[in-house]
Amino acid sequence: MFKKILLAEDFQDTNKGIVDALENRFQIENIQEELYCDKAFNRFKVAHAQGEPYDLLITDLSFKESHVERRLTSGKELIQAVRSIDPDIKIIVNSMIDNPIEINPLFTEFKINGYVCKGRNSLNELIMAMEEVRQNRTFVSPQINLNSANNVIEMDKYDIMILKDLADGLTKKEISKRLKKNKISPNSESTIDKKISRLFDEFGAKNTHHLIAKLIKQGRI
Amino acid sequence: MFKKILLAEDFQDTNKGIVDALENRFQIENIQEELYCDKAFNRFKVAHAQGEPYDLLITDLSFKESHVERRLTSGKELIQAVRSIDPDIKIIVNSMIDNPIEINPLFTEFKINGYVCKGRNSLNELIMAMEEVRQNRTFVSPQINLNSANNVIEMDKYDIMILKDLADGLTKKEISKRLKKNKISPNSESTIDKKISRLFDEFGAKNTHHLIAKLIKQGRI
DNA sequence: AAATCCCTTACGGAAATCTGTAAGGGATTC
DNA sequence: GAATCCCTTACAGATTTCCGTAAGGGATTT
Repeated sequence: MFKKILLAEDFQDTNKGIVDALENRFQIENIQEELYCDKAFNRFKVAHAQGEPYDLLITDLSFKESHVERRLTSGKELIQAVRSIDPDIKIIVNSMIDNPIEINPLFTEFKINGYVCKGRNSLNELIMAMEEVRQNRTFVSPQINLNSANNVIEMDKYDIMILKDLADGLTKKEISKRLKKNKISPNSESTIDKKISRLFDEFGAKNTHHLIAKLIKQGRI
Repeated sequence: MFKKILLAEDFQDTNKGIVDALENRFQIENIQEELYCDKAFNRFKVAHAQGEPYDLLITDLSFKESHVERRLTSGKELIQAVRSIDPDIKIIVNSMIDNPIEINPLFTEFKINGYVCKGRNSLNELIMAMEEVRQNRTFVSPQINLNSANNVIEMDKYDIMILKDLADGLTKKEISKRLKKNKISPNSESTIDKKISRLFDEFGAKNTHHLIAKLIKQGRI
């Protein structure tokens, strides 16, 4: 089993629960817990530089803000930073997010090895994940259906930019002006109109209020 | 210290962290953990009926859905059910919510005794909360400023109902019709117009898109 | 080269939003 | 009782949204 584990999780109770479980279950020699991404990354760097690298990172995705100034503010950033230094370290994400759209890129872009969704069985799942990952397999909590991410309507950055502007209270005329000023094309009011209308159909929205409300609730804009 | 504690928390890792901490810190004789509100409530009822009631309930607010059919689906409902049977049991809420607007009513309406906000120090805070509550005082995590809830713009149920309708894509005309059908007054298109316009000013919103976006992001609708 | 497809843009009309004015009614104040 | 305040409602005009039609241009297909 893994010998040297780094745990990044900002909730004290969750953190303790995981540490206790792993120590009881696996008799891990060396498990280091951190409440901040930055501190976790520092530990990782030092260990790597000293030739005694961690062989597993377990990390949450969202970390609370705090009075401490932070450079890395999310698990995603931590993973990216860690991966840029060590392409081989195994990474398991332990988070409450259950949206395949957000989880999928973690595997494809950041090459994580396992995803455990916090819930009523997540400690057991974390242990399963560790066993799978140890044998160079991936693990995803069974309640997550990554395939459903394929059914999802695609929106490109342009669409999202316009929707954010709308949510910020700009009219289509104002958005058109802004795009022209910033030399972003296409930028006619008519095209913006069409883009939004297409999204109405795709998301089953009755009007702009409805569309914006849906997308914000889904965490897409 | 408390002798008989009931813990309702659906995340396995958090649950375990709390149980371990309390057992180490206080040598509680009897701490019962549950992952579901319904199961927690059943335990509570049985204990109460047998004349051996719990003297502290620690509960989360949000519980994940599951395949198991659930009657109580949130910590709020659990608290309400418990309070209706036992007005004396001490209740400490342990949740990640940090919005005073949502926390305040728990004290005023449901007479909870303590509120711990999940975070980097929340196990320690939970222990402090237990000591305070034990002495019939209340406890709130220091980072929560309940006073700031007073500065907040008030919206009554009527306002929120209309805003939710708008977010669901209804036009003002449709909302007016619906109110008339349900014999809710006032219900003229004009009054609805005025209500929304007032909220534009209060929330600094440029138009309805903007207002809805702001309020959903704030978790108010 | 012609046909086709897709994207951008313009335009127009119906509906909805936004804003201001004004009238009526109930409650409170003087 | 008169004056005042606040809430509800009606109405009207300017702006914006929504949706359909249509023209032009670039890329691909036939």
